[in-house]
Amino acid sequence: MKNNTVSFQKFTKRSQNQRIILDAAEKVFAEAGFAGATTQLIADVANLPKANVHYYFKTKQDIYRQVVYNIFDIWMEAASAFDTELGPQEALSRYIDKKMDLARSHPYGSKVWASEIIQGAPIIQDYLEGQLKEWSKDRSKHIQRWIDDGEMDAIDPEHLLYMIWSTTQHYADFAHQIETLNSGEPFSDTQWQTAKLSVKTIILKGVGLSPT
Amino acid sequence: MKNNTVSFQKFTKRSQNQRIILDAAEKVFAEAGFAGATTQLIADVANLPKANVHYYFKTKQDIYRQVVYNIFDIWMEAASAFDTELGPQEALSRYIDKKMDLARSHPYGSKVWASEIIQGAPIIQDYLEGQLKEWSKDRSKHIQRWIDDGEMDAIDPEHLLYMIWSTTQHYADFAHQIETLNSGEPFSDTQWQTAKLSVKTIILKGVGLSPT
DNA sequence: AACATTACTGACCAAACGGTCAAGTTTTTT
DNA sequence: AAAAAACTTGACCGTTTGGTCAGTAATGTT
Repeated sequence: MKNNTVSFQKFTKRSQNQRIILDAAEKVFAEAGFAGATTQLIADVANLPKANVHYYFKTKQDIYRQVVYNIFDIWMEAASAFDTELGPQEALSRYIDKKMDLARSHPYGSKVWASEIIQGAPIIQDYLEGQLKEWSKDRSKHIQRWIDDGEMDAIDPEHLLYMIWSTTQHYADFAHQIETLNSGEPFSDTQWQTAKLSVKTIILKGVGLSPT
Repeated sequence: MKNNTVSFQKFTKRSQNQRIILDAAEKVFAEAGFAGATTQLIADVANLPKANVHYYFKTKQDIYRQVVYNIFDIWMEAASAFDTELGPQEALSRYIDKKMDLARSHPYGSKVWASEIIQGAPIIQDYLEGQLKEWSKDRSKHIQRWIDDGEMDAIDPEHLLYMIWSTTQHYADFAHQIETLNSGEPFSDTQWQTAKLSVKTIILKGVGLSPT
């Protein structure tokens, strides 16, 4: 039962196969939606028989839940880049950077999240009401303090957050549309840099801060 | 065959029922995605027997296609609010206003569109490559001219457009998330006004224009 | 009134779906 | 080396799905 070759449990057969399945599922859920994602297709992408997928995950919903939880956790970790002690300019700048990086590195997760919210968050409503609400209320308070201290323009903090979320995630969720308008080509490194800079410039200047 | 009571063909039984079905379908597609939307559910929402739905639309895909086309047409009509002859400040301001209004009045359509793009635009790829590309290239050129004339900051025009699209549509697509953060309540009239103003203020000031 | 067209619908069907299971293989523990 | 635990999988099943169709009702035309 125990693994003799390595000392950590991270690389058990179980966790390895679960990761393979979750990675495959993330892609399939993103490209087909929850209902359109068949367990057979997830199995095919994972290169496993369907019955094997069900050996590790009882139901399709269980897989889905795990996929959504994962992307949310990644986002919440990135949210710590919004370090309010750095002051508005650095805090916002770093947060936007981080979110843009995630839009590029985790496009599937972002899409699954978007679809989940669009459909009314049937699975992760508790996360929205808990962690997300707490985090955003806290950051809003800090932004309001900056405003009160005259460090930035008087902008409704929540709308500023929405703008950062929508703009950055747009580059993941609407990547196909952007690609089509970009002659069918995905963004190059320099195009991603331009995107990051454009977003940061407009938002920072837009709230009365000087872009880096 | 011909209708004797009214002179226009707009209000034939056929077109009336098609509209009822399309309205129901828009809602169902938005809330369940293409695969999750069953023809039975569309029929239930439309208050018609399923077979009757199939009398007016041959396949589910036909209904879906029509729904997506409709929202795209509405958006393209709104895009004419981006009247480049008005100058950057008025043109952008009016366009953002219009898009925010549509986010409020057509939330289902926006969601269907978002899901379609997320899943790679299998149905409306031709629209993206045709009308949308043409429109955005044209407006980008005008924005670039404003920049060259020193009327606004040097911002990559396409990223400015993406920012407007993402921010405004976010209020439709992520309405559930926003509602959850707003104590479970949908936006009031004044909250919508604040949203509009915040978006316009940040974007206009962000590109070096003076908000209205 | 006779006819033609359009509108409507319950009953039905083949295909695809999520999920199960028994029978096997491999790996770990003793 | 034997027993136990974990892993693998083809075959199977009840349910749901998009779509059809034959028969009927309503409406418009002559």
